[in-house]
Amino acid sequence: MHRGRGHHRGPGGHGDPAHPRRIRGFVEPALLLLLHQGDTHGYDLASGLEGVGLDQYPVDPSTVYRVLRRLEHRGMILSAWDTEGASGPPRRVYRLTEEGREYLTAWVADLRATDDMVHRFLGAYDRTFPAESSEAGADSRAQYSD
Amino acid sequence: MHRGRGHHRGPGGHGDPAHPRRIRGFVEPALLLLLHQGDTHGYDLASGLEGVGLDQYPVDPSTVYRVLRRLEHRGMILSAWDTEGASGPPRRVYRLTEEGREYLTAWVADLRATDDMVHRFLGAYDRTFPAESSEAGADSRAQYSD
DNA sequence: ATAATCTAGATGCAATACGCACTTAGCTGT
DNA sequence: ACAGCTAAGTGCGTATTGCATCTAGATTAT
Repeated sequence: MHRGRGHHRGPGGHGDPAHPRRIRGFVEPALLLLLHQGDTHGYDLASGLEGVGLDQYPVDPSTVYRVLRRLEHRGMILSAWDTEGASGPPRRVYRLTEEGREYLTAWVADLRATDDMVHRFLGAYDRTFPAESSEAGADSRAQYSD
Repeated sequence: MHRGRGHHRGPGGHGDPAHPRRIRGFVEPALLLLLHQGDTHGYDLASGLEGVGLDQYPVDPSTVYRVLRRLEHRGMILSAWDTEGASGPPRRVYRLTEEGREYLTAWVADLRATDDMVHRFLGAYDRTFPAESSEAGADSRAQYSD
């Protein structure tokens, strides 16, 4: 079990994103918030996600539909088919339940904690950035194969 | 199959959380930041996570080790076994590479965007909260089975 | 000395979260 | 008839994470 390896790929500039640097798990509260603002259907929610902060956070429609399903299954929202007032295929219109409203409240509390977390992170980064040169402190015995 | 998640309900509160209301994907940047502050081994990083904002965000050690592996595989960090200065089993000591430092920088930029996102979310929630009683407005055609 | 405990790293498995590709189906305009 | 838009959904693969469990060296207690 030796660490060898050391073959990093990529044409140097690590143009290879390899995965989105994005925090996940935000779709559910965002949908709850949109439904808190008023009843709508999934397609509209998928577009409306950009309005609650997910501007540079493109969410696939399939994700939206699936999260809505799950929320309904848990009793957080209710749905009904709207065939009358539409110009197009029938829409499934969603509405928050009382439980869903409470759940959103809990989400909001947890997101305030998340907000603190991100703030502390950024604060810690800003504080350690100036000390760029010599932070070898912990261990000078280990030999890296660079 | 049964995960022993705490499915209790608060007094008066009904509604089975069923999953953690937590934003995911934060472990990787947190570890990068800790390594930006100085070289260490995984066990120490696992504890140190609480210092960069993950106080109420308990991260399982296995997650830490796996994220470190992945980061090394991508060339963001390097590891070496430290058998000398330790009091205990050998430690795998990690160090940020230059690529890892750039990657952290990108993460920080994206987390500032995430910060904005969460702020807009909370702002939108606070703005819509006063209208708590009857916002059935959007669609009165649909009939929910309540 | 032997056993319990702490430190350190790791794997197997399951659940969740999500995107991409694709399908179905109704409506509209040419 | 056919293309294009709206709306909802499914199949499948990948990523992230937690829980349980394993290995093994070092320290402490019996």
